Amino acid sequence: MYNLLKMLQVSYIRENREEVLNRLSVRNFKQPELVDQIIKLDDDRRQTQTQFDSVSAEANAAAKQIGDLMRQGKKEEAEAIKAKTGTFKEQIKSLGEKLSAIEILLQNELVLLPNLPHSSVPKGIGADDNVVVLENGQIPVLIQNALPHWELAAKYDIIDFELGNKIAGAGFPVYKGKGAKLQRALINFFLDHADAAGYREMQPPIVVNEASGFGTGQLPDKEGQMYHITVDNLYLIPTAEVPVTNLYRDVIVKEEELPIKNCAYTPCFRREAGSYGAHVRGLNRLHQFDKVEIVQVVHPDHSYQVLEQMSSYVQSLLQALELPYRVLSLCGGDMGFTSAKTYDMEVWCAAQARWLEVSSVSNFETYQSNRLKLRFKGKDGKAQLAHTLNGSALALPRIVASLLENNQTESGIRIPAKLVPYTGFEWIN
RNA sequence: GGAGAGAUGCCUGAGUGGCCGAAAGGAACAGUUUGCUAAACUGUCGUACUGGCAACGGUACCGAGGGUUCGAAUCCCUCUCUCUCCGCCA
Repeated sequence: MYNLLKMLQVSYIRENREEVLNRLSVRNFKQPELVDQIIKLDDDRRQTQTQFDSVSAEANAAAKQIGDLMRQGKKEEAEAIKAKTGTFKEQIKSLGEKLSAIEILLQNELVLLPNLPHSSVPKGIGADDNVVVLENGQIPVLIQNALPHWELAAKYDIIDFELGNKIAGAGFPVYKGKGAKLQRALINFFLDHADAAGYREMQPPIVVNEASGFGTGQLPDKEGQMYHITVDNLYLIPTAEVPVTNLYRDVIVKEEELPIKNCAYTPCFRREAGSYGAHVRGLNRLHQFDKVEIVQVVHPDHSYQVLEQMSSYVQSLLQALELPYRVLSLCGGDMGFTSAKTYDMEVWCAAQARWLEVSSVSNFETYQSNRLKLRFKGKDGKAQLAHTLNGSALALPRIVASLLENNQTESGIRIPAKLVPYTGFEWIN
């Protein structure tokens, strides 16, 4: 009953009503009336809590008195007080029930509030309103009769979508030969770079329990997006963000331990219910894919600086792979529910002639840490919520798609120089 | 899968109905003192909600939820999780 899981902190909403409304409008949030409903419910909650507390205090005092009298052998006096305690019990029960009911209502409304966008986030409703922050790299000129990656994959027999269909289903490709080696090479390439950038490698479980799904915000909002193992009530992770961030659930770290920088390679599983068609062909969207994720837990004063660092870091990977990319600052309406600010990195897929998202780097400020109860304690001894950030660094399939398409030549597909030490071959042919 | 044990504060760990928000030890922090990589002593040392300008109070929390009782960490029920042994197995 007291384990209220808040999304935004109610106290913050109370004290900054106008600002909350303004910032939600940047997201084009459709239910601003929720804010006032929440404040109203919180008023009720406080009032009820106060009543509950004072009746409990009386009851506690009476119980204590009875105990004292009994010990002194004054049985009659004790019985007299005892007779009066019945009403406390009833009141405590009904006030307690009322309090729980209000808290559930409050909770239900609170989970509907998304994070507040940072002041630098552009206003907007969808992908068209995202702002291109920068573009980098050469758009390649392709050979005649250039092929999209799914045809290249078949031509060189390195990724087999049909076989995956047979043994699992659509969206579960089988990587073969140099295709499989390329996967392994990219994973190691990304992990080594993350390590060099100070991220500590973790190897977490790829299934998580309900509490973890809730901690990072996948539950209850995105329940249908995750594969659910119902017999054991576990979820296949949609990203390493879930297990790695949940490492710090219910944790109070010391201020000097910040920043915490972790990275992890995991397969990721997404049901992607309802998506089909040309845009999700080949590697463009899969049910299972590989990704290296970077996660940071930082002091609130530094989180935006860290966001920029993480963005630069991800870009450095794309540069090393010689891939043309652009960075988008997502508009309010296109940002994830839990994010305060997000950069998307997109690579150019030359044969498809389109940009594909390969990374999303976000600052969640206290939104996740509030759910996780992830706090840090400074010299003053006060615990306060830390900021969390994460980003893909990187997701493999679209990197592979882009590498195949952009680097195709008459004589095969060229592997970028910095990746060759990892693949052990320079060409796929 | 079968059998058993357990879940207490940062950690170890005591506590079987009131004097327990909780002993003790350790860790950590602050101070004193001696002092060359350290020790000794003293103090502080859970979280959340809530009242108050504050000082300082109130309430809740001993895995979760319910019950018994004037009163529950302690008794009862349900659930979850962990550990040990056996079985199976990478």
